Amino acid sequence: MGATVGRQSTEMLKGVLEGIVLTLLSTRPAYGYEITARLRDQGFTDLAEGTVYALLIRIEQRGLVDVEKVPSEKGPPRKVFTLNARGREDLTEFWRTWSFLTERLDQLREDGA
Amino acid sequence: MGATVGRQSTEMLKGVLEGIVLTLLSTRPAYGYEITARLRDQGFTDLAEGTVYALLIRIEQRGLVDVEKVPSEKGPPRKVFTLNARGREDLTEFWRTWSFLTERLDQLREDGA
DNA sequence: TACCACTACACAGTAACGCTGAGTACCGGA
DNA sequence: TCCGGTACTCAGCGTTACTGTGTAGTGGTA
Repeated sequence: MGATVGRQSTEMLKGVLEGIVLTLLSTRPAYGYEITARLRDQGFTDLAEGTVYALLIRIEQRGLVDVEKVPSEKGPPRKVFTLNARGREDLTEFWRTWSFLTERLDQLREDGA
Repeated sequence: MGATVGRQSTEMLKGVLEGIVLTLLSTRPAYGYEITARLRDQGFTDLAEGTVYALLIRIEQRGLVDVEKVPSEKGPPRKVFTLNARGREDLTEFWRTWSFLTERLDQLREDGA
């Protein structure tokens, strides 16, 4: 991530990245290339393209998104992903787990160190 | 985690659990069984014993902790882990990555949804 | 004495996920 | 004609948490 890529960042992204993408999709539909670009702009500079596409395939197979092929003026057709009801449930679940973790860590940060 | 174990929680723990354990060790030395018990008390009710021991072996092999065998009155000898200088560096790095993630997610939470 | 619960750790095998690296294909401009 | 930007796919790898099992020491109890 940024200049500091490190083993840690990669491991910590696991599961979180899915929540991030679902959150992005909750604002409006998007396609892979666009999502990758947006995330890189927002600080995930070293995010691999393949990682995003693989993630999108996973959430599609789990039925969290609806997919539509849309022609592009600039290249091959785009696969536009739209968050559906199942996806919104999953997203709620994500935020619940995320809140749990932040609470635990905030507390640890106070006690320890 | 808690009643809802789920795939998500498991994936989100990756990398984070190491930071949690290092933070615990930054307050005082501890041994595996104790760490597992403390984490379970603090809400990680479904945390597997094997997970913690495997993690401890990893951070020992990376040289983040010093290890000492201490006899126990209640069972086999304990392996007491103490955070060393390298471990404290790693912990700092962890908090840096964690802060980055929380900032990104806080912002997403505002914009999206 | 035999058994059981609790303490304490180790280890092999599995699933999930992000990364690497390569490939395919379409478009426009130099 | 070739190059860069757009857009997606895929095989293979490393890391991590989980599952399940095994080993072993202690104390209590029937």
